[in-house]
Amino acid sequence: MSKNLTSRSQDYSKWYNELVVKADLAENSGVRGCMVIKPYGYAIWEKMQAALDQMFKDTGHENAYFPLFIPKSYLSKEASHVDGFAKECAVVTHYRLKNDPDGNGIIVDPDAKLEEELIVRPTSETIIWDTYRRWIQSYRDLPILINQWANVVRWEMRTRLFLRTAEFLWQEGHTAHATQQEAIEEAERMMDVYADFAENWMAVPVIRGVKTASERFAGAVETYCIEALMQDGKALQAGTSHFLGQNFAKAFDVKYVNKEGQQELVWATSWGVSTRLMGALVMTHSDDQGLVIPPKLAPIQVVIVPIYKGEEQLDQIHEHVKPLMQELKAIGVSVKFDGRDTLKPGFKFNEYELKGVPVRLAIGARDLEQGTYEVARRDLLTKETLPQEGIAAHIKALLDDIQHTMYQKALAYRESHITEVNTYEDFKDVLNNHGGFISAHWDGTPETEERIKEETKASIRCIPLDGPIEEGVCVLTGKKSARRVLFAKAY
RNA sequence: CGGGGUGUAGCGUAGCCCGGUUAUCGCGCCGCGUUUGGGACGCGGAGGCCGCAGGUUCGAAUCCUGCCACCCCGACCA
Repeated sequence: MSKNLTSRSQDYSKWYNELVVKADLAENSGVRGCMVIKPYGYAIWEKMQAALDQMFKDTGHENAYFPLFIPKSYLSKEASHVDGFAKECAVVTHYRLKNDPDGNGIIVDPDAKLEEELIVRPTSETIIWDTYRRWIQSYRDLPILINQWANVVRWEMRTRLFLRTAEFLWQEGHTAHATQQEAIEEAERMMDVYADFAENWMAVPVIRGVKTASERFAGAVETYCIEALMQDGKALQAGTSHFLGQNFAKAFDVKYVNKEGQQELVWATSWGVSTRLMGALVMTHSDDQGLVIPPKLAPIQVVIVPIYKGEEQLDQIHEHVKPLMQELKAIGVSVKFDGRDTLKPGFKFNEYELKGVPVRLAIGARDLEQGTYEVARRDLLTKETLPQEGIAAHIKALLDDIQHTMYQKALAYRESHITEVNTYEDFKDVLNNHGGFISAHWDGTPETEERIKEETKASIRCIPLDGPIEEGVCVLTGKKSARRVLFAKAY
């Protein structure tokens, strides 16, 4: 590795640390800037993957896999792409180790130096476009609509658990099109897919928009994004979709012959979301009791905690709940029976609250006698005693209600944290005392954007697509502005 | 890479300034028993190169030097 593996590691806010570590989601692995995703956390990621993968397939995409290592020369072909990633690449320079002749353990064999260094992919545009060149000859070969599930490495100076780790899991879509129009439509379509996923699966409301030139992806002509708001008032970019124009086609010489027999450059998009989404999930919904996982992504949707005296009673309860468990599974509800006999019920209640399990059923001698269950919901921390009759249908409806309620709560929070301001004084006041998004006029220049960022730490998160077009004057310079943009402090 | 801080059992810590019994306490862990409707209790037990390497000293967790690691703030960023 060209950079040594020892100089920096992640940090994360105390709040985040409490929730994630206590919640058994992940822990510092000791490998700097990387994370171990524990089974419960990974189960959530798998549910996210499954849902996204289906959405990609529904929009005509298929999966493929490209190499982890990228020859250094590939990365230098697209100038702005290089600028964007050169400073954060891990580089493989050798291919062999050997015993130290001085007896000090093992060393890199100096004779095993690679002719050309290999870059551990920070993203795969270059190696994929090098491949597409060979795959594309005719307009009949287009479009190519491919997605890859992979890990990537970005040697950030500073990492943050889930939000910015050195290695992270993600998906990256890379598409090639015959026309500009088609590529732009694709980029916008995928932004909409991400927004749909965030809102309907994660229960995280997002704002769709485009990035300013300075916040744009390295090598993109236009970057579309979805921006979410965390409970601490900071914004989080939750997903991006890029219209790449013909930049990569030019750099990698990817041309096709059109119906008229002429050579043309192809048009490109790329789009991705990562394990950062898990950070968004945690930071949007969690409370002081721990995680709150939306039912659609919860690995365990319902947990049954038996309350009993003696093994006999435990068996009795276990037998009693089996038909209900069957019934729940049959209607697509995942359910777990926690029969561990070394832990008290109170301990289990707290444990599942920490893990964010949406619904908890408690059943003891009292319930057996009365034919009831105690049903508790995680999002509101309420509980009620209900008859066993029709309980499965009730739970199904309850899960839907929890999903909906979580979204509405997050939406209400976000709506109360978008503030329109018209003066720079108000801008700074709202930013520091209220947080969230600030909707303000901007004169459209990178200089103004940069100065505001330097002075306030707030950046332009996006130029929202849904907002009204309204003329005004820039909060900083007083120059003319065509529309409001959204500023915020961001992760 | 700059500025600040911290390294003592699996985790969290006391002791360090002012060197001196067997290194403190809590959680967790193991055994036995009693418990079980919101994080149980009693008794017994295991677990430590006090970050690493030198130095000072009769004696170092404690003082000195160097190194390493980690954390916070900044530059970079999904």
